[in-house]
Amino acid sequence: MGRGKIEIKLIENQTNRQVTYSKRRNGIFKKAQELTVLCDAKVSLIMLSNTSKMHEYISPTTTTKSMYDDYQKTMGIDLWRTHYESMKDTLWKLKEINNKLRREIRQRLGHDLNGLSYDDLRSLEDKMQSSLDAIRERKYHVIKTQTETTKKKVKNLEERRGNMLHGYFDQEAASENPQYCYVDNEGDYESALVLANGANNLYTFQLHRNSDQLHHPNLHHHRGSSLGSSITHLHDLRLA
Amino acid sequence: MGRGKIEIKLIENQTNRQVTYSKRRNGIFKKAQELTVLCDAKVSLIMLSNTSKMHEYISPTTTTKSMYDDYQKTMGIDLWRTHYESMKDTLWKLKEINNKLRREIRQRLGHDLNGLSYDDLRSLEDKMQSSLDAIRERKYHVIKTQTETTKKKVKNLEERRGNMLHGYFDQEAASENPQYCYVDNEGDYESALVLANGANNLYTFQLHRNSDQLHHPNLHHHRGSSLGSSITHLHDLRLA
DNA sequence: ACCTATTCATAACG
DNA sequence: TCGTTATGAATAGGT
Repeated sequence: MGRGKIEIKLIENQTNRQVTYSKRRNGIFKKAQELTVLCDAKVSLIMLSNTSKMHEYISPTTTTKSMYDDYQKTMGIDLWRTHYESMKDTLWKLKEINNKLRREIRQRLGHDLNGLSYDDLRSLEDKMQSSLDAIRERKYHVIKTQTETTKKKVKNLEERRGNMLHGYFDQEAASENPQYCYVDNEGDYESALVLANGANNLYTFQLHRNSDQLHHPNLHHHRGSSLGSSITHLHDLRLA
Repeated sequence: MGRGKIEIKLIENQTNRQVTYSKRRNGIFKKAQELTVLCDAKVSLIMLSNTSKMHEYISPTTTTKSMYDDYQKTMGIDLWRTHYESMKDTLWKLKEINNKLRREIRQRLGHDLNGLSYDDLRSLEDKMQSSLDAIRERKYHVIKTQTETTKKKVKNLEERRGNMLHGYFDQEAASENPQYCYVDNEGDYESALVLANGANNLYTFQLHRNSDQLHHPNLHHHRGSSLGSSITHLHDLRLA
């Protein structure tokens, strides 16, 4: 209906789509209203445009909340409650895990050891020892890296200073303080020491992820799939 | 549209009304579906006939619950939602805490140390060392206690054995093997050994769990009151 | 359910 | 966004 037939598929042109949306929206609202009056029906109609503007029609004899309450009653199991329950469940589990983690940490801190057997303690001790080793190794790695960086920086500075002095002497012609040209890398002693000290380094890391969702059984909707012919596969749902 | 124009008012004839209801209902469903496709919109449509039959259409890209949630968000009201939101909030915070605890544990395990500075590592090392000391102390305490308990048990047994032997000798009158009376705490050798050995025992335990999951401005509300002419008096409602 | 005359919704254009 | 209009879609009433 219109100056030409159109295919029922997404209208690519943004403006056109917008226009069509608002026209057809009003069309549907009008029809909803007519149905309400003609047939003494109750209609709740909520529409959300692709620009996230929301519009609703609700029959004057009812309210949106009431309609959705009825809807839930009809559905028997209600979506909200289900969702709510599963949420509560998740929350409880999370709290449990949380407590376990806390306990573990406390034990690793050396507290709350009273409940542990000798074997538990031995095992904990070993784990702690190896963790401590890992931390020490990492520490040495860090300081080694830092040291090398510093060394390079110093070397670089020395070079530049050398060049500057060189240029200076060239310019000034004088024969002065030759030791400056040879000053050193005395600044490196410290680094060298540390370097000699810490040697081995290995370390590990690890990732984790997960996700859930939920599902509902006894619900019959019209999924917008029956395009060409009919949308007549409706499920009649009676109020309890 | 039809063989004759009809007034938009309640259809008195029951049958006729029923027929019109089902025809128009399907018409609206079809239009809702078309709108969904043409304009990439989301529609939630619930209809309740005067005979209490319920029908719904929901766009395939969403769910009734989600639409109603959005609706409520837009409306800004709803107690249920408040509860729900605060719950979601708590859940999220718990997850956060959980992750922090996990990270801490991992670091204490000697993993994921890459982000830590030298000072961090030093402090971590110290903490670990003192924790380790605490664990070792506790371990020694436990083994000492155990050893003493064992010792007492053994002593007790020896005593009873001694008594028995004594009784036996008394009864049998003979003068035999006095060394049996002094046999003593040989049963403690084992414990002492373990104590001396003290450091090689290994097993691990560990916990793991995880789980993850989940605005707009204006609502345009049609009340079915503007009968005769147009349904264009929309109310724009903005969120505070 | 089906049919079809008729009214209505709306696509394209201004 | 609004109005116009040719055209196809929806449907009232009858079978």
